[in-house]
This record gives sequence, C-alpha cells and structure tokens, in this order.
Amino acid sequence: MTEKKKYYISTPIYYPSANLHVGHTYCTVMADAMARYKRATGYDVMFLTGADEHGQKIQTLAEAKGVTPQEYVDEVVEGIKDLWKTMEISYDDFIRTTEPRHVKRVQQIFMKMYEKGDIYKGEYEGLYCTPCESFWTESQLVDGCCPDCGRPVQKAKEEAYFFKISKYQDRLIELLSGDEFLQPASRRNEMLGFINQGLDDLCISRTSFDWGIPVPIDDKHVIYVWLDALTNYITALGYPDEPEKYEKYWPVNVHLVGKEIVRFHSIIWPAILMSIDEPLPQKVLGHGWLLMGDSGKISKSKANKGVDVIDPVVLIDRYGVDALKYFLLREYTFGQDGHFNNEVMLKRLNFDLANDLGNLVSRTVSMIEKYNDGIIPDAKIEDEFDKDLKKIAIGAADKVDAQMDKFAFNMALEEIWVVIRRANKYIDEKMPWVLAKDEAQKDNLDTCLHNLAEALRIVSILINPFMHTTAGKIRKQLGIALYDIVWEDASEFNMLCQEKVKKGDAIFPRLDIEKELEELAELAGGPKEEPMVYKDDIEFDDFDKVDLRVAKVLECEKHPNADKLLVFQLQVGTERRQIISGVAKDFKPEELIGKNVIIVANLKPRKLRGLESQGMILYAENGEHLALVSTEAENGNSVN
RNA sequence: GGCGGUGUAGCUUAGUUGGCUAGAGCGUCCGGUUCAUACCCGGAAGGUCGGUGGUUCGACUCCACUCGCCGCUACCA
Repeated sequence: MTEKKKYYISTPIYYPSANLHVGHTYCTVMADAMARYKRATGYDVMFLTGADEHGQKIQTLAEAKGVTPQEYVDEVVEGIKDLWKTMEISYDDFIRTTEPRHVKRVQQIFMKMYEKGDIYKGEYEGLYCTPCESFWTESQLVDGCCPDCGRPVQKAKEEAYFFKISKYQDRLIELLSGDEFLQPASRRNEMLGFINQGLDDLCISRTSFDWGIPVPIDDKHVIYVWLDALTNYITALGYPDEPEKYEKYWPVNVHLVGKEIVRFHSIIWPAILMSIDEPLPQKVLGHGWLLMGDSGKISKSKANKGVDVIDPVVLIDRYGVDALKYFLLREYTFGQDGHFNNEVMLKRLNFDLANDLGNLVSRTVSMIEKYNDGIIPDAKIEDEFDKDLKKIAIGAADKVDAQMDKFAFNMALEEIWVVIRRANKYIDEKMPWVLAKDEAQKDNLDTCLHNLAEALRIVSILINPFMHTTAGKIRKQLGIALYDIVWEDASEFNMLCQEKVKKGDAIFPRLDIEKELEELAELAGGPKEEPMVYKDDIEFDDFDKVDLRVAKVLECEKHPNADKLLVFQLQVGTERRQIISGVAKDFKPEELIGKNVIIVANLKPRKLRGLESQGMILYAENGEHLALVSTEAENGNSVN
C-alpha cells in the first residue's frame, strides 16, 4: 500500500466568550467540506479546530457569573462541541488552550524563543479594551474608545516581555511577496504595506490578569494571546516534545481564517515559526464575512438587530444540518463578504434542495417503483439523450475537483447541480410515462430509469463531502451501500445492477416561505444579554480631577488635513476654545452647530495633524454610530 | 491623505492571456408536461459591461482621467 499524501487544514480557535453564530459556523463548515473532500480523494487528513480560552475577558465574564474561569470555559466549550457534533463537523482534533498538553508546549516554545535571544523584558504602556481583549496604541483609538467595539479603554502600563518581531521583517516581506502564501491577493498588499511601515516589537506577556499560561521564567507574567493562541496549530500536533504527528502533518496546507485575523496569521505567526526555526504554513486563506442586512458584520461584541436569525441551532432545528451547510457553501463566494438574509436562504433551500434535488430523487424512485416493481433495471439502449446525460454526469467529478482546488465551494456545488438539472431535463425528454404505456418501448424505459438512478448515484458521491447525511438518504432510497462511498465511482456509469429502491420521506420538504419568514422574524427577537463589563474601580479623587463643562458648538468643520477629524470652535462660558474630535464618520459638521455638548476641559492640549485640540468632547456609543451627549444647561457650567 | 480592491440585466453574479451575437441563477412574461415535494422542461423580454477620453483592425477586457462603494493605513485627548 502506498503512503497517502497528507493534508492539514485548520480553522481558527474560537474565543468562547459567547455562543457561536453562523459566521463561525460558516468558516468551520468550509473547513469540514474541504477535509471531507480531501479524505474522499485519497488524502490522509488532519482537520484541527479548537477554542482559545485565556485572557482577561474570560476572567471578567467568569467573575460576573460567579464561577471560575475554567468552569466558565468548560461550559461554553461544551456548547461549541455540541454544535459541531450536531453539524457533523469531522474534525480530527479539538485543541483547547487550557489543556495541559497545550500549556506545557507553549512554555517550551517560549523558552526556545527566549534562549534564541528573541524575547526580552521591557515595559508596555497601552490602552486596553477588556471586551475585545486588545491593547491599542493611542493613535488607534476612535474617540478615545476601542476602534473595534467603541467601548472605553483603560490605560495600562506594565512590565512585559517582548518578541523581537522586527528581526524577521525582511523574511516576512519575502514570504508575503510570493503568490502562494496569502490569498486572496488583495490582502497581500495590505500586509506588505503594514510591514513596510516598520514592525514594532510585539508584547507577548501580561501582568494585569492571571488567566493565562505562566511565563516559565517569571511567574508574575502570563503569556499573552499571540503566543498562546497561534501556537495551537503545532501544539495540537505534539510539538515539540511528542513530534510524531508534527513531523507527519506540519507544515499546514491551509490555515482558514477570517479576514480580520489575516494579519496575525500572515505576519505574527510566521515570525514565531521563524524564531523557533520551523517550517512556515503553506497557505493562509482569508475568507469574507457574512454581513447581516445593513447592520454590518456579525459579531459577538455587537448586539444583533433585525429579523435575520443567526443562531445556527435555530436554523438547524428548522431546516436540518445539510440545508444550512448547503446554503452557506453555495451562496457565498470564498474571500468575498456576503449578506446573510432569511429570504435568500429559504429560496435556496426550496429551489435547489426541495425542487431540484429532492424532487428528482422522489420522481426517480417513484417511477422505478411504478414502472419496474422497484428494481433498478439495466440499460439496454443508448440514444442522444442518454449519451448526453451520461457525459455530463461522469464529467462532473473533474469539474468539482477543479473548483475545490480553488476553494470555490459555491462553484463546486454549481457543477453538481448541472448534473441534477440535466437529469430533470432528461426526464422531460424521455417522457417515461409515455414509454410505460407502450410495451415496445420497454428497453428504452428501462434505460431511462437506469440512467436516472446512475445520475443520482453519482450525485450522492459528489455531494457527500458537503452534505453527507443527504448523500446517505439518497443512497438508501436507491438501495445502494451507504458507507463505502468511493470518489472515483463518480466518474463511472453503469455500476448499478438490479438494486431494489425504497421510497422514503422527502429528503428536503418544500417550505412555505411566507410562513417561515414570519416565524423566523418572531424567533429573531432582541439582542442577547451579555453581562456588563466595567472598568476597574477608581477613587473619588481620581474622578474629581476631571473637569467636565458644558460648551456650545459655535462652528464645526472638517479638519483640512485628516479624514476622520472634525474641528470644533466652542463657547465655554466667557472663553472660546478649539477642540478636535475623531468623529467625522458619525456626524455632518453643520448638524452639530448650536448644540450644547459636554467637554473635558482640563485635558492637556495637544496638536492633532497640525491643529491644537484643547480638550475632548464626550459622546455615547450608540449601535454602529456615536450619539452626542448634549445638555440644556448653560455653557460654561461644570458637570459633576 | 497614502496604498489596494471593486463597480456587468430588477437582484446575486460568470467572463482566464483583448476577437461575444456579453453568459448563468433568481424575479417577470409566454408556452409545454403530469412521473414527481403545485414540481419539472422550453421560449421571450431585460445590459450604450460606473462615466469620459485614448491605444488598437477590434476593448467588459489594456492606458489616462473621473465618479461611487469597500478594505488596509495615517490623523481619533
């Protein structure tokens, strides 16, 4: 027996701060389809997924709930695993960053980097967003708040260990300059642009929380997210102390990631590997986001409004796992953003699954029962229609192969549906119900029934990586083996021989779209509740240092030299002052004139792109945008 | 502001290196069929391929400018 070629594919490890939504499901479903496809086509596959369980946010959420962080993540991860089980996700390993195997290996990796001289101790000062678990530089903040979620950040200064990532800058540029490593190509230039600005050394430890892996040489510190999370791809393989799997599967063939984490996977992760002198990933593939209507990206940190159901469990309960998988894989183009929408989904399910595929199975099996006592007859003749159906059916596997090579799941499915549509057309061309009335046409009828069953047999093989339960249902109705599905058999015709078919329930019942839309809208309900997360307590004296005042907006215009900044001229009592705010996206300058706002009056003045800003205006987060914090009080008055 | 992407029928989109009468699905209209989950099949209408100018025998495809979206990035006391 020849050695199989290996194929290693990963999803990101998800952060268990809340239940997963269809966005996560989307990524995992793609990885699963690819893993199953590769297994079907003869690869020895390693499919890894997992959970990233450390960090301050988990610690805070656990405290709010009155449980230990470990208890907290155990419960959420249980839910994630249940979901993957329901969805029949065929992962080979599920790595949790709290597992001992991961913890000890991260420490070993840390030591390797340290001994190489790539890690040094320094001091980190930055602004931290607890919900997002991210440090931001001052310049990254939006209106003093986290650029991701718009919530307040807190200043944090701490002793920390740094990774000399700048040392690998040139090699990273070289890596990213190739065609293969990062796709889609549009991300490459972004990443190169980012590197070319110069890489700051990366802070890889924290002392401000302790829910993490201790730094082996300094137990005041825990290892921060990068080194902890990214290394999962190799610790799960046993690197470095049990390298058997590692040597077999590494380097990874594909890291499947969302476009928001492309940077970490295409810059930080390779740099870590360079530091420990290990091979680099062969490919990082950034997929697009599923967008919810007009309300933007699906995100755990943002409340989801609107009527579209994004809880995968609800969708699975109503329509089944394969329906959801089919929709996600068929509707969206890899790498591009897509809009998730109930109506589009329901139409896909009805048209493609119920009408085209489900109905084809139903009519084929019915006719075999009705016209040939349920036995699949042998083919006896071959006319033009037969030839064409056969040609298209046995040619489909190659086309699917070509599309899967490009991660074009939607086109791969489209190729399969070409066969399904051709088979439906074939029935109209042959008109078996007419043939059945004429004994002289028995051979023709037999051929027709046989060929339809063959086409469905081929379809069942081709859809198996994407919807394997459905593949099984089709085969069961055809009376053929469920489990030994061989990809190569999709390129063969005339494999069926007198099997006995058995009509079952509709494999995809037709849906009443109007009714479903109404019921889904009810189910969507309001946003899920998340515990409130506040900044650390402060003393009254700290608060009292802040001098808040009412101010009237006299003038407001765009900053001449910056896209995001507005320049305000304000009346504060008897005084006029100029304040600059990064809110050009949220307000039109003219709509603010005349409003009374609240400002921080005793902030040290600072120049922003050439103009001085004498304080800061307060705004409230309000969904996607900011809202003014305005007042009716006289300008100049203090706010306590 | 810098860098990059993108703009094709009402909607979602395919168009590799310039040769197309610009394809497909959904929607719309007309017709056929009854084996089947009121499904399926056929046909038609619908596009000055964002705009302007250029290169070329020939441009959706190349170039310049321009408008609209999007991403990364700088400015966000």
